[in-house]
Amino acid sequence: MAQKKEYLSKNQKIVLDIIEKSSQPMKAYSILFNVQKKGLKAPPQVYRALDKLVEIGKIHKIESRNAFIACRNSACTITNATAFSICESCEDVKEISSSKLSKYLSNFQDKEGMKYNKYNLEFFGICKKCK
Amino acid sequence: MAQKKEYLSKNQKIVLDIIEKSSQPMKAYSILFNVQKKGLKAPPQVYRALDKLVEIGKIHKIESRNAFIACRNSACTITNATAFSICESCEDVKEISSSKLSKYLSNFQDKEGMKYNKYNLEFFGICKKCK
DNA sequence: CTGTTATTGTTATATTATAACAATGTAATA
DNA sequence: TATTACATTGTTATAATATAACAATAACAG
Ligand SMILES: [Zn+2]
Ligand SMILES: [Zn+2]
Ligand SMILES: [Zn+2]
Ligand SMILES: [Zn+2]
Repeated sequence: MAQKKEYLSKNQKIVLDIIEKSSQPMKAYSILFNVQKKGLKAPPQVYRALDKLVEIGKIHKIESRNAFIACRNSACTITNATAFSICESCEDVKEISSSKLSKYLSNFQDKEGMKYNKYNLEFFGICKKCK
Repeated sequence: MAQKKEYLSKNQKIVLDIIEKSSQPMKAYSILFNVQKKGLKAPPQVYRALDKLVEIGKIHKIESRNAFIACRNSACTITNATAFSICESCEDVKEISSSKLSKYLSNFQDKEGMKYNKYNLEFFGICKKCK
């Protein structure tokens, strides 16, 4: 389920390429700046590509930071179950791939027995380097 | 730890009051519109109040929606451990108060044994009414 | 080729959030 | 009281994030 689509469009490839080259989340307008030499001139071109890439699970949005990071979680077959650790000091972000965690959360039911088809979890703390 | 402060300032009270009267998350500019009759005219006045109210745990930000909801989780002594269920159809949002869930997540350690002092979890699905 | 759909290019604008600085209020204390 | 320190407020302007709308082009199945 990680990949719902085999081929990416030109703009989607360009945007994904930039994001994959970065080890850290990138902001939309920083992506825009970086792809201008490739001919993408306006925000909608970037945002459309971002939307699609998020949809097919190639990238994830870090909601608390309004930034986008490439998915490197090869075990991340469930694109709609994401977890990240975020350092509040250096802003380093890592995708967490714990099958135990994802099982626990995917099976979570609220008081009324409702189950969810999607979740996003963001952990915050101070990373090793910053300690 | 839910309340770090006994008294709220005038603007903080006004903003909190509006949010508490709403059963659902409110957007900052909708709050602004609603408090203009009370004399708060400009965005910074609202955003400052929001920042403080989030900090002391009176409200939470729903990151995926850029909206703010009052904390009604009386058991929510840990303001920095938040979980919500969000209906993707009607946008209904509920704060989840499950001590089991919060214990599990507060104790979660990543591969390198790192623990976190804060998390935010957002579940997505279709609520009962919308089914 | 023809109709259909996805993608792209483009301009303008909407929405969310903060910088910067002056003015005022509040409270402890010299 | 006068003095200081600090939090809060008011205000203007602007930054940062994201989408609407529509025309043009490309991709592709029938
Ligand atoms: Zn992933
Ligand atoms: Zn760090
Ligand atoms: Zn709460
Ligand atoms: Zn619903």
